[in-house]
Amino acid sequence: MALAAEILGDRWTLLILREAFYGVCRYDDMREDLKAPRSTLTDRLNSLVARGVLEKQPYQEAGDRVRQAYVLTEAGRGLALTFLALAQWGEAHVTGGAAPVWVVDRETGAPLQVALVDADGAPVDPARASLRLRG
Amino acid sequence: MALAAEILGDRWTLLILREAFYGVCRYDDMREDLKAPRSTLTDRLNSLVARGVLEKQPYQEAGDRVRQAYVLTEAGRGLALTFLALAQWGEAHVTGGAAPVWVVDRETGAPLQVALVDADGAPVDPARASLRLRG
DNA sequence: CTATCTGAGTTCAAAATTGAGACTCAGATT
DNA sequence: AATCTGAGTCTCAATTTTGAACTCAGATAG
Repeated sequence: MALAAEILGDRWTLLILREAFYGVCRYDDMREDLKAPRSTLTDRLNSLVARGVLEKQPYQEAGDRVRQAYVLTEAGRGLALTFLALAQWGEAHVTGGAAPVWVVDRETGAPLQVALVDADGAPVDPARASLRLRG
Repeated sequence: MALAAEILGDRWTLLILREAFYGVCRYDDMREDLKAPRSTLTDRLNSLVARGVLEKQPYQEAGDRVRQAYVLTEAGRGLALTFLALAQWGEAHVTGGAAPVWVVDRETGAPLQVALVDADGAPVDPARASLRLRG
């Protein structure tokens, strides 16, 4: 988990990834949403690309030159569960927060939850979980 | 999620919480494990206490004076899912990492997984999840 | 009673990182 | 030819982080 911590353990990186999950993928849109300094934003985007969490994808808008979009890679999309768990936690435990938010199925609107389950899909109390070395 | 990001979006804070989940709760033990500078460690521990994620608990060892232990609060323990999801991600996507690790039931040893489920406990693809404002 | 040890800090200067804003650059538009 | 725009780079002041040294209080040793 040490390397994972290096990736998530940074304010701007975390916020950039949240933007990415919301579908924002252009430099200037992120900069405006986050009010991040340009140099920091550039730096974090590059790190995320270097670590394979985001990738640059060329795109072209009508009558404009080609530009790069930053989109989540397969690995990056894998962080969805972590973010959802974090959102769920913020919702439940961070008092007096901003907009309360809910995890739902984007198509049916049904409420969803991040949970710990065993091999049969039965829910397990997170307090029972333990990290075990493999092998 | 903005405030949650403020809490997790810091290298040392993240590592301190991981220690706490492993059961490490003494200043000097954390300092040694993490090789964190004293002033930074003190600062982060205080923030975590101020935000109600950790709390100080006095403890006394035989023939020694009373000292403070830093233990997870109820809210802090709520972050377990987030950390497990992150560990699971690191395991799956961070290549060439250190010790590969597995989430298991601490009593039965059965493998566990962090998953997104609907109200009936049926698994749902995280890509279907969306954050919706409540109300 | 004085000296010493230990965990848990505080203080301080040097080094690294961040932030705000100005500047650059390439292609599209007027 | 002049202007606009997205996506940066550059610069430098302000903030944060580091690491090392110092402090403090109570326990223990001599």
